[in-house]
Amino acid sequence: MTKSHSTPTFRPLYEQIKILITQSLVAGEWHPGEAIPSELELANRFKVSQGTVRKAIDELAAENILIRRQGKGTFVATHTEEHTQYHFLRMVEINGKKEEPLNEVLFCKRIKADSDIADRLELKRGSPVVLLRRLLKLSGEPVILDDIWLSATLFKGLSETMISEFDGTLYSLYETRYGTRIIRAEERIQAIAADAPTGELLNLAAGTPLLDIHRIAYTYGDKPVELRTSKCNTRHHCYLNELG
Amino acid sequence: MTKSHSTPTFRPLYEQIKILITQSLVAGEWHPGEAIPSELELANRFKVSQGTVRKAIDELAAENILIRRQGKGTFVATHTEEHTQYHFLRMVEINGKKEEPLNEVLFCKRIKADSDIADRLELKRGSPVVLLRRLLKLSGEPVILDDIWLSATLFKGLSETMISEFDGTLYSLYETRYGTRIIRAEERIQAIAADAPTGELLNLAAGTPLLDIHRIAYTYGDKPVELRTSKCNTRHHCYLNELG
DNA sequence: GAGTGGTCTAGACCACACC
DNA sequence: GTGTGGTCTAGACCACTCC
Repeated sequence: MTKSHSTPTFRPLYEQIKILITQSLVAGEWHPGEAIPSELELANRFKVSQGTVRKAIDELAAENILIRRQGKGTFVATHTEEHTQYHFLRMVEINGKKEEPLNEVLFCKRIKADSDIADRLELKRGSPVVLLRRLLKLSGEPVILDDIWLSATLFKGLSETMISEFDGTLYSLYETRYGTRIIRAEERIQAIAADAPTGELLNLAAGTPLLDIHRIAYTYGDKPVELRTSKCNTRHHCYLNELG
Repeated sequence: MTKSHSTPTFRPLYEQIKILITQSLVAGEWHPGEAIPSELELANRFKVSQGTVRKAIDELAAENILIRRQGKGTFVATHTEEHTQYHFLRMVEINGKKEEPLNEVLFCKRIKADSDIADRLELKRGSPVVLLRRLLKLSGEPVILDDIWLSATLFKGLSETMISEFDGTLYSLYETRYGTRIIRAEERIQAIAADAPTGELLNLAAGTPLLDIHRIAYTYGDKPVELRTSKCNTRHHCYLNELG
């Protein structure tokens, strides 16, 4: 590790360390849920002080990419654990309580990406994609209807039975079965009226106002890997958001 | 500053410094937009090392309470500046562009808090509150209808003309006129159908689906100071949210 | 040049988990 | 006890801003 201090394009050392650590994550050197080497080991490997490694890890922890546990080590974040598993689920009961969702897959089929889907997933037009439709039930009531698009190349062999038999969230499946960890997402929300088929699936009259959420989810390096539209019944639930 | 290391209730020094700095902010020792003393000065004042002050300020900066500017100093964050002024406005054009909103106050009157409003604002039932209704126009079109509740004691003398004559956002007015800085907020979003009067104000047919957003906004120390419901037309705009 | 925040280091010691 | 992350310190030097 060479310091680039006082060069024209100044990059702090700890940012370079961040990049190196991220590269190891992308390369799969450490898998979700596993411990990465201790700060001292990484400091030796990269030939920097512990404090510099520390700052790099601090930032990755702030981005929910790593998780620090005092006395135990630093771990690759995962959607599998209790605490983080519904990190991306914003729909809660109106009183604010998070409910364990029940997942029902309606279908899972292969299609060709139209230009819009291809653009957003950064694929070539006509590339094979998986289109997955599912219903999420909260407190026994169908609340969220999801349509999900994924690259069929990246998620080879994804099927209805595979999802149904998997114990955990979809993002947990992505990372355990395909090594793709979702680290952030962007959502655009609008209000729409339920059309007849959507109303039927959500057990609502056609015309009922729904939240229509368009999500793009990204893995390491801001690579988009999942497209999703969610239609949400807000009769007994709401989208909860913290602004800081 | 005494170290509480090795006491049964362990609190890191930098957290104590954070609290002291926050107290000075609440007390109005430094006003929004002003510089606070340098790290070295604060270190001397609190009898700790610069590094400890640094960590405290780092966290306050991460919470958007302070703003660091290399070579210039550390400043109290404000809603007045270009960069931060629409920090809490999530409605954007569908393509993602933030539009400068145009503010039209419909009324501003004194009422008594019912038990619900009083609870949420942590006031006594029947306390005087200001109810403010306004319309926000984005790209010339009425998009957001806000009803806003504030303690009339805290925001004494708030009036329609005062708001109309003020050059800046509402949160900027709160902090420059009343010394109350909003630091975070919580929003709950549902989809509803426009009723007739709302439809008229937003220039829509009754029954059109709208976003219905309930916001509670907090100042230092998690004290709720503003209640707000927004009805949003999502014909050409959407609520944009980053999940991390 | 002086003053500010930003980076990096080295070392001491504390808190926590596991054995 | 050993090893891990967490805190605190002191000091050197860099980058940026303003004079």
